[in-house]
Parts: sequence; structure tokens; C-alpha cells
Amino acid sequence: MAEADLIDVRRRKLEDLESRGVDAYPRRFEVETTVATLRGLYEGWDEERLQEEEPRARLAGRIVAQRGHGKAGFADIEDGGRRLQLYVRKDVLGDDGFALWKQVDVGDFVGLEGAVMKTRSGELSVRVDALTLLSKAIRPLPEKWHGLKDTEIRYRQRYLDLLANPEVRETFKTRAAIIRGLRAHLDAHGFIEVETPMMQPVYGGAVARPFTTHHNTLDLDLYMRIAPELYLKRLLVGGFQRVYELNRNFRNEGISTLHNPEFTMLEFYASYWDYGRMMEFAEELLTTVIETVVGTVDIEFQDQEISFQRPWARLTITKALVAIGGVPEKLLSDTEALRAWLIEREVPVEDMSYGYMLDAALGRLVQPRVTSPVFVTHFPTEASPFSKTVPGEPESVERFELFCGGLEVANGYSEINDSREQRLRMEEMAVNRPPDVPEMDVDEDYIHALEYGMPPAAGIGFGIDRLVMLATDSPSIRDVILFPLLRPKS
RNA sequence: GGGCCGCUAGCUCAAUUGGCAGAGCAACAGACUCUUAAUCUGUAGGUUCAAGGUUCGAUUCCUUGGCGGCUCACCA
Repeated sequence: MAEADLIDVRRRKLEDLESRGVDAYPRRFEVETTVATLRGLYEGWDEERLQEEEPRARLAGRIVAQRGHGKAGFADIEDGGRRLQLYVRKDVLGDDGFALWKQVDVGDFVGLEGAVMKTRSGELSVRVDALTLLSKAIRPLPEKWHGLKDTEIRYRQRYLDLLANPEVRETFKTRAAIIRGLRAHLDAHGFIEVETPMMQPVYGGAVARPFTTHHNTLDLDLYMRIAPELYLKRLLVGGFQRVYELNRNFRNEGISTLHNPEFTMLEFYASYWDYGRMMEFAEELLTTVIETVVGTVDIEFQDQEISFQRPWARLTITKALVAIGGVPEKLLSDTEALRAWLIEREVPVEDMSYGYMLDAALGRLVQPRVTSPVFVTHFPTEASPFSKTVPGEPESVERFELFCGGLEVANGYSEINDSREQRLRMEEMAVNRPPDVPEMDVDEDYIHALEYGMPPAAGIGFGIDRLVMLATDSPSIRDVILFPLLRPKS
């Protein structure tokens, strides 16, 4: 039947009910129990005991299946993700109640009251003696057995995806649990959660194109933040010793299975730590959360066996390129030979400096091959404008990236707190920025803040969406973002 | 943005070489007071993503466009 006809049928039922004085959208229903608690209480009881004691139940849920049976019938309701069978009999429900039962469709919300029982086949059920319509659905739900597979509908109408595919609900519960776990661990270690501007007059803290917007009253162009970094470090200047922010960043770049224009980032900063201490803490934080949420530190992600068992491997970028990326060691001391070797392997490094070449090679040759977590350290200085250099090694910085399951999951470093050095490095970045990167101003206000003195500190940023992908074995970032950005359908 | 693939009933999917567009579920009518992917009988349901082209004839072939997926390049 055409969709319009299916809707018409339900509309007619709705009008028929209303003409008989039924309120199809009542204000409230006093629920006394849930499917989960009911199952917890009575699942273990046998048929005889339920028959003798006849416990009563009053609950509500959405009809997800119906099986008519003449002057009787069965329905399954879903409430909080759990299902329960209803048993309806005309002689128990009465004529009016049974008439309502006949007009109820899959998708409708109902409230009900009755005796808890078990059927002959042992299925815990409620023999309904009072049925109340709580909300009439006028569109048909996706099919019960095959669920909803059309990716476009799944993303555009996520509510249908959640309705039809229970594992999708689990993914987003896991997401919530991860975020809860991260907050709990940080809170327990003296970090305080802060909120810094998402609309910034000067954007910074990362290399990416921003979204722009405008404040009318101030007649001021603003940028949606690409990172909260520079504001969080201002708070270290202000005397907060440990801060974190877990919220959205916005980057006006491509969309892919790993990128959504708005994505969730956890950034935190600890005074008196360096990047080494931060790596230790990151290990502890992630293993704790993964173990709590997934139940084990050995997970499977897209057919890879990943172990978060500590300690995690740590390699300098050059060692990683040799050991994991397969770069011949002798090429590392010969820029042009390395360039030729990389280009042969389709790593586009034509106009790059040595440092940017290493970074590009890392992304192409190392990252995809990493399964269990690996910290890569000693990044080239030119690509890291906020990281302190390694003592005696001005070309490398005290910075690490965390790779896992072929994904970049985190990025952290010892923060520059010398205002003179920070200015130089920002100016260098403004001149030597990689091709295709928009002009970036030196954030004078940030330099000014550093001049008041920032304690030595380390900071880190975690891509939360990717973390959730790992924990839920999701192949695309769109599977872990409830409403990913799609082109509007005209 | 480039390349490849997809779009058929509300949902999940078929359709031979280009030859009457079909099934299951859902819906509707009927039967059925312990079913659970209920069962049985019957009925109805289509702008085959859109526009154009080739053809006697297009879901099928071609062109353009829309939307989506994967992938490559930039970004986490």
C-alpha cells in the first residue's frame, strides 16, 4: 500500500477513536513500574506462584509487535529498550477496551494495567485489564525483522535507526558511558571542567580552516573554534592547575569516515607535567575507561585485535618510520633521497621541508599499520608551534601522537610557556605554514597572557568520536555521531 | 573536488539478452481466546531518484542532474 494510504488508514483510526471520546494524546500516565524492573522481579517465578499471588503491574511502552487471535491477542511493548509481552482477552478487557485494542497499531504508545503471568510457553506477560492509548503513531515504522538498512534514512532520520536497530542504541549508550568515564577519571584527579569560547575573534590551537560567523550588535566577525587550546592555557596563567574541556570543535574541512565538520574533543592541561608524564596519564585514563566501559582491555576493531594492555609502545617519529613504516634507516639523513623514496610510494611530499615530510610519511606509512596503541614522539619542530623543543635537539619537540587501530586518537605535548619563544614560533608558522593552509595571525592576546607567567605544563587532545568508534567497533564516524552533517535534501 | 558503486511498494529485497515490475513483512477484509518472525483465506498497494536521449518497446543502454556509500587528496 502506498505510504499516503497507510497514513490515511491510521488517521481514520485516530479520528474514529476521537469521535468515541478517546484522548489519543493524553497529558500523563502514572507509571508504577518498568519492563526492566518487572522482569527483574518476576522472571524467576514459576507459573503456579504467579497464578497464586497474581502481582499487579502498571506500566507503559511502545507497541512493537502484535499478534491477533480472534477475541484475544498478544502484543510486545518496548520500554527503555526492554520488551514485554501483553496478553489481551476480550472477556478480561471488556468491550470498550477490546475495541481500543483493535484500533492500536505498531508504533503507538500505550499505558496498561493488569496481572503479571506466564504463558504456557513460559513467556512473562501481563494480562491486560485496562488499556490506555498514550500516543497514536500515524506513520508506519520500519519493518520489524530486517530493521532499517538504508544508510541515508538511518542518518537523516536517526530516530528511526534507533527505533529499528537496537545495536545503534547500544553504540550511543557506550558513547555516553565513555564520556562519563573520562569525566569521572579527570574529576578524580583534580581536573576541573571549564567552558571556553566556541566563537572566537582569533582562531588558533590547530591548523584547519574555520567556520565564520558574525555578531550583529558588535558588528564583529567571529570564528567557530577549531580548538579550545589557547583559552585553556590562559586558565593555567589564571591559576587553575588542571583544567579540561569536553565539547565540540568545528573545522571547515572535508567529510569522511573519520571526519565530521563538528566533532567532540577532550582537551586537558596539567601544570608541572611534561609530555612524558602526560603519556603515562593518558595510558592510565584510556585503559581505565575502556576496561570500565567495554569490560576488557583487549578489543576487536574492524577485524584487528587491539590490546590496551599497558605499557604502550613509545617510538620516536624516525624510529617509527623505520620500524613500522619500513623506511630504510639511511634515507633519514638524506632529505632528497627520502623525498624520492616517498614519492615512489605515492606519498605526496614534493614541496615539503624535511620535517613536514616526516609528518606526511607518518600519516601514510605508520598510522594505518598501527593496531595496539603506540605513542610516536619527537615531532619536527616546524609543524608544532606550541610544543617545547627537546633539550639539545632544536629540530624536535616534546610532542606525541597516539595511534591505535589505524586511527589518530590523541595528540599532546609539553606546552611552550616562554612568551618570547611562543611569539617566534607563531611567527614562523605564519610564514612557513604548509601549502593550502589559510593565513593565521599571531594571537597577541595569548602572547600577552603568557607574559604574566604560565607554569610548566603538558596538554593533550583526544578525538572522542574516534575513541567511541574503537570501543564500539564502528567503521564510520557517522555511526557514533547522532546527527552527522549531510547535504540537505532539497 | 576526483574515481568507483548504489537509488525498485512504508521496510527488506527480486526482476533472464532491452519484452506484461514481483516476493516477504507491514496494511486492509475475514477466520481464530496461549501466540511470540503466530497461522489460514482473500484484497489492495509503484512518478522503478529526476530530466532528457536511443529504441517498436527502457528498472535495464547513453547523457545530465540530485542524494547516499566507499575511496583518494586536506583536516582530528
